[in-house]
Amino acid sequence: MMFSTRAEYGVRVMIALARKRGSGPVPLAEVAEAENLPLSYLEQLVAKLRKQELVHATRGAHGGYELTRDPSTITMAEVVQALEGSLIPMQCFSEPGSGRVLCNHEIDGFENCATKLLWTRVQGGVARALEQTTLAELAEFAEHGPQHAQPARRRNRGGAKPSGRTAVGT
Amino acid sequence: MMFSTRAEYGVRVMIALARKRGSGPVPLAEVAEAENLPLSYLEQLVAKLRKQELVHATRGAHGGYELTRDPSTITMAEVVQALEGSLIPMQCFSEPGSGRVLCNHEIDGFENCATKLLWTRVQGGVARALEQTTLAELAEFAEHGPQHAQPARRRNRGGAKPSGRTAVGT
DNA sequence: TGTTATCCTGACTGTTTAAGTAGGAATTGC
DNA sequence: GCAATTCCTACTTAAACAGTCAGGATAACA
Repeated sequence: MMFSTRAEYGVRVMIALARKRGSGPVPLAEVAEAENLPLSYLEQLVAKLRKQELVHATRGAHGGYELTRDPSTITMAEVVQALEGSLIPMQCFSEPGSGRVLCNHEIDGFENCATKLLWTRVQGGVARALEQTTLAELAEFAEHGPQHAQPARRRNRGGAKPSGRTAVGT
Repeated sequence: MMFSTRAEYGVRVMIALARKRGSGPVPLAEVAEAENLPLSYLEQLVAKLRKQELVHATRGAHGGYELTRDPSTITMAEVVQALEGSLIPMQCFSEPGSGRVLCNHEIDGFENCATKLLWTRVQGGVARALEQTTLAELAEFAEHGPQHAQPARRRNRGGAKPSGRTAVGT
């Protein structure tokens, strides 16, 4: 598996906040009950979102969380990165000095690290998918289904995919 | 992190076998020493590759492993899937009956599961990157560097990326 | 036939991460 | 003051990861 439940749960919280936007702070307990997720765990996740200034907290009674920005300006890349940490497909991307071998090709410099080419492409694919998906789009999808949701911006001109349906197959 | 060392090490073994193609079976100990990886661990990984019929084993003295097919016909999607298992970005993609919550939206059917839309796109991005990268390409890259390596097939016509360099940035 | 090189398998282990739980302190509205 | 809420830290349990180890099966070769 590639992402943990942190990403799953955290994204759900963000979607819930996006859908309740404009009605003041939303208590986390409300989201937890609606989504059937453990409150204490969500608290830890929301802390990460707050540190990245994706949500704003109001303490005390009638407090709760609100989005800091418009959902259409929040990409899933920001959200998932806040929740999961850096979005690297392999450890050697971030920790060149770690004890494990992984990227010994870089040390001796004798040959080109072919696996790094591979992981770079994978990372690019993930990053593209996350950046092109906005919170607004997911919130819209959750409310009205596939018919209204549209990706942020598609770069593929040309006649690809004439179907108006957004793909959600297995 | 998204992939374990299984994928890293296993891909390296495959690249090593691709580069030694045509010279008979390559003993795993040779690969282990060249790449500075633990032999016993590699043995477990190669077993996965063998079960997917990506490599063929010859037992006994002068035995070893060989690729079963031409490297240009082997995509990284096959290799990584053999090593890591299914390439799903989130557990609920495969285990709907697991105890964890994850995809409760599917159960009640009341609203559309927006996160599934997100993970489907992510999975698509990963799958595309892995499918478009062949073993031959990585082996070529490892030997001669970026100048000769070319992706299997690029679908983007138009003037994107005029640089002849294959991107391997951090 | 015995030895050696290699594949093959399963069990075992130490470390890290995931997925929460638990308890309480701080803040605010009434 | 009291209830509702965020906030913070430590703790726990289970699983996965990254190996290690011991031994068995098979084949080449002298």
